Order: sequence, then C-alpha cells, then structure tokens
Amino acid sequence: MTATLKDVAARAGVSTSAVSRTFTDGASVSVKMRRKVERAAAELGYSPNFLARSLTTRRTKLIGLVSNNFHNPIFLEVFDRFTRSLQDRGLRPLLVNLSNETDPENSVRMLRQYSVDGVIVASSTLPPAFSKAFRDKGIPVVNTFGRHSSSPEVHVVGIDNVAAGRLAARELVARNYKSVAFLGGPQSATSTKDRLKGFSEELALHPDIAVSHSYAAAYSFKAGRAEMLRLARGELAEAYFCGDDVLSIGALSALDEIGKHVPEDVGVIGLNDMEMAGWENIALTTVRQPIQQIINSSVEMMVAMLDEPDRYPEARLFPCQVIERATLRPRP
Amino acid sequence: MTATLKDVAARAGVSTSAVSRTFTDGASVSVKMRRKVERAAAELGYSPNFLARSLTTRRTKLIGLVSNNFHNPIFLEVFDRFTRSLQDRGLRPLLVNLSNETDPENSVRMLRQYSVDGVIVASSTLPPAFSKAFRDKGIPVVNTFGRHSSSPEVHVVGIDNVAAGRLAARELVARNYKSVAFLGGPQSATSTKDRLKGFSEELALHPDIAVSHSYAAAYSFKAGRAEMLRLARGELAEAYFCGDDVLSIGALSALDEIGKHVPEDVGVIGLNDMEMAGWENIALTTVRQPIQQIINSSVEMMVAMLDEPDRYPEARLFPCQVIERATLRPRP
DNA sequence: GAAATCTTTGCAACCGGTTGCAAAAAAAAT
DNA sequence: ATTTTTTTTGCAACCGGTTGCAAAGATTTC
Repeated sequence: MTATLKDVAARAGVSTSAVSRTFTDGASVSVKMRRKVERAAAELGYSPNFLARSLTTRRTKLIGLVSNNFHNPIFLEVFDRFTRSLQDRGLRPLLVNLSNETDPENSVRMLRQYSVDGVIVASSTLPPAFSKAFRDKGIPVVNTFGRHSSSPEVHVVGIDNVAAGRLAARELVARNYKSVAFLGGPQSATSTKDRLKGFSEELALHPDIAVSHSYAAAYSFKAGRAEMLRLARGELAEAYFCGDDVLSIGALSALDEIGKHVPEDVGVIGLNDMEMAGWENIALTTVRQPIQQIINSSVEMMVAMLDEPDRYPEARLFPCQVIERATLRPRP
Repeated sequence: MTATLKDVAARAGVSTSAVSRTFTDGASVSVKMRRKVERAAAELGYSPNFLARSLTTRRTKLIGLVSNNFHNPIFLEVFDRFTRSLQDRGLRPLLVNLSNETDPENSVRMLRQYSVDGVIVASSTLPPAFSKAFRDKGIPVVNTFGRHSSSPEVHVVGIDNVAAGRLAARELVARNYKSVAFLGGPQSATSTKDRLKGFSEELALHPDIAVSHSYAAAYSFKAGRAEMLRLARGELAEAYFCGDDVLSIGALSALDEIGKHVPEDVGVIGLNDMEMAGWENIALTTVRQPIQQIINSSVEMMVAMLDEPDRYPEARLFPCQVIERATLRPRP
C-alpha cells in the first residue's frame, strides 16, 4: 500500500542504495541523482520507514517518557514542555504511565522491546530503582525531578530540595513567624525528605521558633486538605510550608472551611509555582521551581547522552525563587 | 549487546524459526522445544524486538495519541486514562503535541514513519482536517471529544454537545433564572457551536427568559476570567453556562473579584466535571461528561478497528448528567 | 507392521531499510 | 591524451525478526 524504497528505486531507475542515500543526510549523492530520486519519491508519496531504518542505524528517536504522576496538575505543564522540547529535536515521546507498576523489570523489558534511545523518568516519587534498572541495561536515563546525591548513579535534573526547604524556612523567618511547620508529601519520597531537611536545618538556627512537621499521603489536593483538617484538631502553627502547590491548595481549602483566614490567622507557602498558583482566586505564595529550564536541560542532557552513552552521571540543579502572592503576611 | 533471536537459537541448538515460534502465540511448537528455547532465552535475558517483528507482521502496537490541549487540567485525567487503558491492552501511546502545528500533513507523515497502528485524536478544538488526513492515508482514527455529525467521516466518541447545552439550559430554567447567558470556549470549536445551539434551542421554548452569549478566547482560566470581567462592565445575566469547567473557574474568580457572590448574585454552571470542580473551595455545579466511559470506549473502538480497518464510521455518544454543587441557587 | 494422517521442525525468502566495498564515472593533474 | 585522484554508484550482506512450504518425525488407523 505505502510506497517503499524499492518502489522509488524502480520508478527512478536507480539502485535502492541511491534512494536510501538521498534520504540520509551526509551521504554521497550527486545533485542529478538526488533530483531524480526526489521526484520519484514525491510522485509516490514516499517517506522512509523509521522503524526499518532503526534496525541498521540502531537509532529509533523514540524516548520513553516515564511518570507515575498523573494527578498533580503541574504534570500537565511538564508533559506539554517535554513533548514540545523533544519534538523540536526530532525525538518522539513514548508515554509510560507507571501509576500501578511496582516492578521496574516490566518497564525495562517493554521499553527495550521498543528500542527506545533513552528514557526520561519524570517523577520525584518513583523509587530510584526504576532509573537504575534502565541504566543497568545500558539505556541512557535522565531522572527529572530526581534526587541530587553526592555519588549520583544516574543523571539528575531538578532543584536542590534541601536548598528549597531552606529558602522556604528563611522566608518564614523573615516574616517573623514564631511557630512554623512543614506539611510534606509522601514520607517515602526523597524530595519530601530533602525539603524537610533543609527546612529543619535552617530553623535550627533560630531556637526561638517552634518547628514541627507531618506528611500528606500524596502530592494531591485531597491529601493536603485531609492532613490540614487533621492538624486543625490540635493547635495550628502560625505558618505552613507545604511540600507542593497542590498540597497547599488542599490545605487552603481546609483552612477556609474551618474559618481560618489566610494570611491573617495562618500563613501558607507552597512549592512549584504551577500555573494555578497564580490564579487570582488562589494567589499562592510559593517557591518557584524553574520547570521550563529543568525540562529543557533534561532534554539537552538526553540528547548529549545519545551521542555519548557512558557520560559520567551529572546533577544539574537550578535555583529556586520565592514568588510572593497573598498567602503569607507581609515582611515587617 | 542485547541478545537476539540468533543468539538464542545458537544457544538452544535449534533453528531461528523455532525460537520465533515460541514467542509467537498460536504457533506450532512442541512442549519440549518450547522449554528448551525458553531456558536459553532466560539465560540470555532475551525478549523479542517489537520493531523488527513489526516489519513482517505489520503491527507495531503503537498508537498515536494526538492532542493540542495541554493547558486544561482535564486533559491530565484524559492522558492518565488513555495511557492506562492502552497499556492494559498491550498498546503503546506515542504522544503528539499539536499545539503549534497547523499542517496535518506533517503529523501524518511523522506517524506513518513510525508505522503507528492507529491514531486517537483527543481534542474538541482541533480542526476536523487532522482526523481526516489520517483516515485518508488509511490509518485507523478515532476522534475522542469530536463532533457528532449525521454523516460521520471518522469514528467519534464523546458526548452530544447539543444535548449537553440543552441539559444546562433546562437546569437554569428549573432554577427559575430569568436572564441567562452562554460563555463559550473558542468560537471556532465545533463543541462550542453545538453547546450554544442546544442551549439556545432549549431556551427558545421559554420566551420569558432573556438569553445572550459570548466567547472566551480559549478553554482556559485566564480566558474565562477575562471574558467575565469584560461582561461585568455591562449588565450581568443572572446565570452563566460556561463551555467548560476551567472557564467557569476563571469566571468565578472574576465574579469574586468584583464582589459578586455566587450563587446569590450570579449563578454558574460548567461542563466536564473535572477533578478540580469537586474541590471543596470551588464546588462547581457542572454538567458531567463521563470521561472514563468515553475513553474506554475510544480504546475499545480502536482495538476493533485494528482488526477491521474499514469499519463504517460510527459515533458513540454518552449521556451527560448535572452534578449539583454550590454555584447555582437551589431549585424552588 | 505398513500406510495414512497429523504435528513439528528447518530452510530460505522476505519485511524495509543501511552500509562497506569495489567498480564505474567524473574531475583534476600531468 | 593519459594517468591519477576524487566522487558517485550499485552489489550484496546485514539489521532482527516472521512465515509458507516441504521434509522429518510422531501418531493413528487398519
């Protein structure tokens, strides 16, 4: 049905190699030949089959885009950016939803069967074993939003979560809050641990400030709201650093429900600066994670790895920044 | 590096066909042979290369998942459901972001180069030319959230937008609103036109109710908010049917800002029932589109088309339902 | 136990391309 | 006009699989 190399070769009266070469850049073909072939190809509506090609070139331009987070709206931005960024470089995202998958081997096998050139793991909650499983099979990996470590096993692009925790803490200190708390995401996520670490370390410098922490079950509205409602059964802190914006929004909803005013009664600062945080009816003060740069950098790193698969694992961390809106009281 | 069919055959001391057959279900292999091969395969960590296989079988199990909507949070739910549903059937989504693409030919070429088995176009705003372009090249297409028409050109799964508009209108009538308006999405989208049509038709039965309509530039918070702010410069209607939930939330934010109380001063009803609509601090009354069923049905239809590509185009429409929350005043 | 039937296996061609190598053609040097 | 060098082209093998066909082996029938 679709025209093949052979058809074009026959029509142009040349060898199949000649046709192949006109569609491979850098190959040696005379201008005359190229024209002849291109004409025949156009007449037949031919374009080369990437998969057949990949058999010999060992390049599919397929990139596994792996995530387990399909509930936090920030990830729609993430997918948007990734798909565009990959497409701009002629790469194609094969989307893998790991929400219900616990065994890395299954994903590895599947992605190998499709001969992906590389895998981008976009998640801060997926166990590191997944990224490692890919790497162990020789598939280039970058773990976006992954954990920065002193001896990195795979490439990581994201933020320094410890620094982000510290930044949030400093912001609360500067606003003179005397009792503060961290309302984290899932306790098992490395991002949660690191954010708490930075937060606690910074506040340890201010012994006059009371500090506490607790965890929501997931990075989700529901979990944030539930946790804040639970906390409200006791004494509330003056301000909360929530592990994520959507968690913050859940917390805000809970505070609203129990009649606490923000920022007068309780302050809230989030993390991410997702689009929704800027919506006027939410106006969340938050620590911005530079998503755009993180994703561009992830894709660039992936592209680099395609040429040089054994690159030494690198961490690329971007600085965060506090975006002031309306959920913390003003600095004195 | 990775083990191939040949390696396994050599190791097991059998022909390559035998190996191929043990990995093809329905093929004729004796139990003894199968065991021998499976053992060798396990030792070598072999699993068949889908792309090489596709060359002869002409099946890649790759499905193009095409959309241009990466800003409306409802689409995160959509991608979540699609990826899972496809994965459950052994199919793989190749995600294509058409946000900046205007020429269908480019997408068609690209998806043909990857030999996708079919394409799911998930969008209510993409021009129908895209779906048709795929169909014209003989690629099975289903247009999810597409327009239902009396002479369908491609398979469509979604809701009857005219009926949905009518449903919203009836809900407003039942609540005794005397001036109502439709705040639609992009004017060019077929979904907008149809929703308005149903809305107007139903209200034409009630000459005592004043009706008007206008359009937002996109299905987005910002556009909804901007349009409502613009409307507020004149006389507001008593209730608005917004073309989409995220539009509604933008409108709610605008109403809040200008000091109008919902539902006391102005009523709002949305469409979709995205997760966020149920968030307690939003509590949007809305027309629910049964996303889950729509997506399952889309995938089932795609699977059916894989076996029978020339199926006569069919429209599968699901009924909507009003979900009452807190943005319309109570029925009398 | 031989003939007839059914099942299993391997051979070889093929899917749609790429590429090393040597021959042919063109261009440059003498 | 030759010879040398460079560029272009086609041949044929290969990428990692599948599959029609016929031969070999196993089973059933008489």
